[in-house]
Amino acid sequence: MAATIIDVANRAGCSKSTVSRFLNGSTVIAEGTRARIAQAIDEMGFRPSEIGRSLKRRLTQTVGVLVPSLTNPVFASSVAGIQAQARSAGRSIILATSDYDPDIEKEAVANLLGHNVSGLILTLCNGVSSAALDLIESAGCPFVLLFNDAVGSNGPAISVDNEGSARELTEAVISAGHRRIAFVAAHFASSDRSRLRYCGYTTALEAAALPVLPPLEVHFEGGDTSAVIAELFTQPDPPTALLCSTDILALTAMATLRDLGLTVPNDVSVAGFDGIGLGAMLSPPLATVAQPTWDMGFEAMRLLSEQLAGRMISAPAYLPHALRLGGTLAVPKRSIATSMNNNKAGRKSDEL
Amino acid sequence: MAATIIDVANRAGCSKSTVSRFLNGSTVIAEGTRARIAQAIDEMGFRPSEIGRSLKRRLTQTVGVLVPSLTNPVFASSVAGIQAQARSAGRSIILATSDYDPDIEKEAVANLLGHNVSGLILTLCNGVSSAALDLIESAGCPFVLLFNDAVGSNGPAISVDNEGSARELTEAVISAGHRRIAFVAAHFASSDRSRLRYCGYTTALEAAALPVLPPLEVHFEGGDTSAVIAELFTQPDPPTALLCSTDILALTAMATLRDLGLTVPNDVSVAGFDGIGLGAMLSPPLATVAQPTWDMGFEAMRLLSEQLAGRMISAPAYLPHALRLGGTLAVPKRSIATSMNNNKAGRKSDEL
DNA sequence: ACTGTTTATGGGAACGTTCCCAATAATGCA
DNA sequence: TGCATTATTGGGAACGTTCCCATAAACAGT
Repeated sequence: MAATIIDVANRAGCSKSTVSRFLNGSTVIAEGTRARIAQAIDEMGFRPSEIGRSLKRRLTQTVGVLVPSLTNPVFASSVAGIQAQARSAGRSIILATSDYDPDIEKEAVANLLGHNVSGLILTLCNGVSSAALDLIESAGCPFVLLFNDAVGSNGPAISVDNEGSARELTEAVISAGHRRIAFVAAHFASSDRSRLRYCGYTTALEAAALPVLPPLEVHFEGGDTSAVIAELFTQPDPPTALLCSTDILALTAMATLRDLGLTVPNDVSVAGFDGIGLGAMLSPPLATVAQPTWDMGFEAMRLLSEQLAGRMISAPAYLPHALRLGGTLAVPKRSIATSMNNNKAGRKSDEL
Repeated sequence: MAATIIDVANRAGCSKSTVSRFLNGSTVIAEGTRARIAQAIDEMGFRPSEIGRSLKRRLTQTVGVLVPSLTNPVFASSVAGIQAQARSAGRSIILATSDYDPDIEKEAVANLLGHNVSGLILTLCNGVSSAALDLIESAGCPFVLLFNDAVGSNGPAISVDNEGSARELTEAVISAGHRRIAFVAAHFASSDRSRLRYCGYTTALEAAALPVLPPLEVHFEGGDTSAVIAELFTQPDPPTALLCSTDILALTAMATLRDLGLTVPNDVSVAGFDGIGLGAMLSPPLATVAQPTWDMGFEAMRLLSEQLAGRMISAPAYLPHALRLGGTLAVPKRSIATSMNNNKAGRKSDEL
């Protein structure tokens, strides 16, 4: 049975109020009393109950964190960033995962709210409209969206410019000489990032007057990716470049292509999104749009702290992304053969 | 301001006791009352405070989880498993990370205990003796160790047989024909797994009367790995095989070897530990000892639930590991040239 | 010595819930 | 009808803390 503040008070020969003051350093305490309390705490291994404390104070030192999955290193890394900042702010985090499922997401949020978290950091399936978000807003709980590119909303959010960066990446692929570019995407319903990235892709292609292919939507961690890709590349006139809405998807795609006897980037170029650490270790390294995932988590937590301190922030903030070209993204063979004026752009991309 | 149970009682025209009974389903409630309460709860969006509840009950529905890092997919995956089982048991998890630092570890555990967690799941730097463990035991808080191969202790633990599997892996490397085998390890002080795996390595080598090289200890997520490996392979008579105490380390090693102009597995074989998902996607796939990380987390949480339900479990449990050979592990060139009787073993390994 | 002010401490209500104990109303049975 | 039993419900203490208010002691200034 853990010691309570009253046990400490009895042992130190003072009242619980004085011990409480000692713990919170609110007022001056006589040197003798102070020493006795310190000794009593030490001897009994007393540690104030966070429960009793937060019941009275009506606010906890915990924040709720909801991400779709921890198996995706993007989210794992962002949670690590959140955790780091939370610790330095003396807060703890309650972790929940949604498995990319809006229903689980809602239930998880309800659960977090029941824990009286002082705030929430969330990566939602859809950052613009979701039952979970309604719940949070009706509870009046401060929150920060993470990765959700909530352009329309007025809530605080930390993200990268998903649409813009996808456009840039697609432009790079185009200027490398590719003309038939496919897009594999996680189901739009479970990831607004996926949808926005596809939008960037279409924008770039339309601007270049190139054919826009419909998105190949796959389940995030399901096994349907390989089948979809295999079908795509056994059709006549397959694409020369494959964009994937996440790095994980890109790696799966590359494994499938290998099984089909195609080499990357010789036969087909591949690029992903996220910039997970292992992508850079591959040979050739995975072309991607790198986002500062750890920093994003860290910054989200900092933003939430600001909010909790009363400083209201309401504009979504974009952190800088970085294109990592080269590696799995190269000049297409057919393009070189058929079109002279792509050479320059192609070589340039090759060097990046 | 969130509604309390009293607000609900007032609105439903009954006492808080009745509402409490409604919430916990402890006794029968008159149909009319039941309906009014349900309606009031619904209208006010009431959600019972986990804080008030756990203060009174003197037990929380939260468990503390401590892992060294989330950036390592091994731990991220195990936390995902913990999370899955926790949700189905109606529990929440408070997450903390130690960064492989025993001091942070202790502080984090103290913090978790302050949250009155009903139990703890921990991956400690050292599962046999640690200040954090002392803290937990003196608090009498139920716990399950995860990944810590706490053979000596009598507490419940979920692990794989680190030493045995390392021995098996080393034996496989030996029978592939390797004679000079080096071992890169995460610092023993921050990972008992690392030490045990090295022990398995030495056992296998000694049994085969081969030279045991001292461990090359590196910082886990530090940048010193490349330098250490580069030095090793620029010395005369470098090893033909490199065992790494984790897959992450192995991937870093392979990138370094590539930079040195060495190819894997042609010039040097590499094997890791853990069996992270991305290792299998590489070409060639990373040879490794795969552990069921997700299942281990799931099982650890299940074990903790058992314990909380009063069924005492005290023996550490090993989950099965699996050797994934082939890929980055092949027959050494020199060995084939110099020794006939290795051919058979070598070819066998090549096929795996 | 008397008042006013500071310094150090104690007492008790409150936070939102559970749960024991009582109290009332309703029912069953002789 | 009377009494025992059951079905519902209400009241209040308790969980461990904080924090407002009160109190006592010490001290300074006249």
